[in-house]
Parts: sequence; structure tokens; C-alpha cells
Amino acid sequence: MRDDAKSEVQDPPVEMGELTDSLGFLIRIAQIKSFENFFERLGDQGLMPGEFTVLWTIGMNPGLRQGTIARALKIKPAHMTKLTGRLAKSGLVERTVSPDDRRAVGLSLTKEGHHFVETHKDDFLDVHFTEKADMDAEEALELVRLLKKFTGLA
Amino acid sequence: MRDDAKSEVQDPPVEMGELTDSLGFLIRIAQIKSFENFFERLGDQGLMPGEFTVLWTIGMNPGLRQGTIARALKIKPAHMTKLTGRLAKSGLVERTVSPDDRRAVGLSLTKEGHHFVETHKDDFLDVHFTEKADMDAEEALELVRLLKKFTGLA
DNA sequence: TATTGTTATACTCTATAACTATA
DNA sequence: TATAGTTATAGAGTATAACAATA
Repeated sequence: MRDDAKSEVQDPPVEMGELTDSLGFLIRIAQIKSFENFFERLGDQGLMPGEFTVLWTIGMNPGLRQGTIARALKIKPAHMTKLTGRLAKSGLVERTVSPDDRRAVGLSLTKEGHHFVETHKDDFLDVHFTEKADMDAEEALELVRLLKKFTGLA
Repeated sequence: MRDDAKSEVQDPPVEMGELTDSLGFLIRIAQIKSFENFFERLGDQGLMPGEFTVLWTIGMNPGLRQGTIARALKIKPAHMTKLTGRLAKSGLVERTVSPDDRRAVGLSLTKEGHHFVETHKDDFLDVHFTEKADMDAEEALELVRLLKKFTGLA
């Protein structure tokens, strides 16, 4: 993610042909770009994008169990355990065993967690991504609409 | 990437709010979807999407050095070493030390490499991704155009 | 001294299986 | 038996630093 002004290596042009019209390739490059944007805005907060996503979703659905949140966000169970572990250790998330089913772990935000989400909400949701890409508002809406359709979240 | 017909876990609805309009989140889900598509078509070929991308680009630019290709595809040097190592071991790529600069490694496809790219080209480029997502051709073109603009590849 | 590619370590995330404690 | 979550291991990919060979 380093992007030194100096790193202007003199490279010969690289022909990519139809690759630059391949959705899979474009999504990968978009992912890199999106990570760069995230770290520019929130890099000093010590959280990864995935952690923020989980935090946000817990805030919207307090008390829901870990597995339910994980499935909704397409996070694998094993990884979810580590993720919530970190968030709990940071004091942002509280895990409570359900009295109904003592196997289940309910998730909710601590007061710090709520404050954290509220404070960094706009930076996290990247509400101003258009500016970097020189896109107008209409294009941004259309990009979001088409991605939702492609992912099936539409 | 498992998606058993049985795995219809009865989950309560999970509220995600503005997250489903967040570009970063959508790109991550799109990435998962795109990987699923890739493995449906090419899973039995034993190559990862990144490896195919490298293979393709070497084919378009025979003889270019490793670092140049890596920078163009935004692959980190350390990873590129492993990647080309695997491709060379599979007999798809040939690495040759340049006589001009004996530090440089030039990459080119073997005969098998050429054949592999030619054979799986359409599956790899995912030229028919629209069908799965119920998108028409115009929407597909627009999605590609907007992603190119966002990534700066435009 | 600087650069090309390599090796090594550590971290995120995925995939998988084995395990526990419940149910 | 099955399920919820955990632990452990292996792999892909990234970040970083140190290194050898070469320039």
C-alpha cells in the first residue's frame, strides 16, 4: 500500500488486452483501491475493514448471535471467533452466553463500541469515494446499484 | 465456498442499513462472488485467479521481466516470486536470466502455457458473467466502465 | 550505493477438520 | 446425533525487512 512519490520506476508499457475488461480483475484492483482509501482515512484506528463491518452490524442488531452475524457477512466461523475475540479485547464488543442456549454467544457493542462506530461512520462507509475517482454522483449511485445486482444483494 | 443445499440455517433477518450501499463492502462481496464463479468454471484446473492473470499477462508481453509484470498487476515482489515459481514448476512458464542485466528474470510462456491460456481464455475472462446476475449486456458494460473509472484503469 | 529478485517472518482471511460443550 | 462455537493447521495474499548478486 506504500505509494512513494519516488517510486516512479521506469517501466515499459505492459499490454493487458481484454484483461482490463474482465470483471474479476477489475474487482481485485477495486479491492486494492478501496483498501487504500480505507487506510488513508482510518489507518490510525488500528482496525481492519472486516472488523469495522462486524462492529457496524452488531450495532444494528444488538444481541444477535455470532454465527448469525457471520453468515450474513459471509465470514467463516473460525475467522469470526478471532475477529470477535480481538474486538472484545479492544473493549468494543461484549460477548454474552445466552441463557436459553448456552452454546450460543450473543454480541453487542460496549459504550466505547457505540462511540467508535458513531465517530467513524462516514469515514468507514466511504461516503465520499466519488471525489477520488472523479465520478459524479449519478455514476456513483449506478456503480453501487450494479454491484448490488451482481452480488445478489439487490 | 461451500454452498450445500442443506445449509438453509434458519437465521433471523440481519439489518445492515447503509452498509449495503458502501462501496468497500460491496466490492468485498463481489470479490467472493467472482471467486465462486471462477472456481465453478476453472476449479478443476488447479490454478488460482491470480496465477491465471499472471499467465495471461506474460502471454501478452513475452520476455518482460518479473518486476515489471508484478508492478503492472499490483502483485508484491515477494509474492510474485512464489507465483512464478509455481507456474514454472507446472511447466507453464519459463524464467530466463537476461544477458544484459543478470539480476533480471524474463518471463515467457512455454508451449503448454500458450495452450493453457488459449483453451481457458473465455472461462477465465468470465465473458458471460451477466447471465448469473440477471444483468443485460448494457448493464454489464456500464459496470465494467465504472469500475475502470474507479480503479483508475480507465 | 542502488536495484532485482529472493528468503524469511508476521499478519489477514479462507478452507478444513477435529474438538468442547451443549442441545 | 446434531449444533454453536472453538482450536489448530494449511494455504493465498499482503507487508516488511534483510539478504545475495549484480549494476
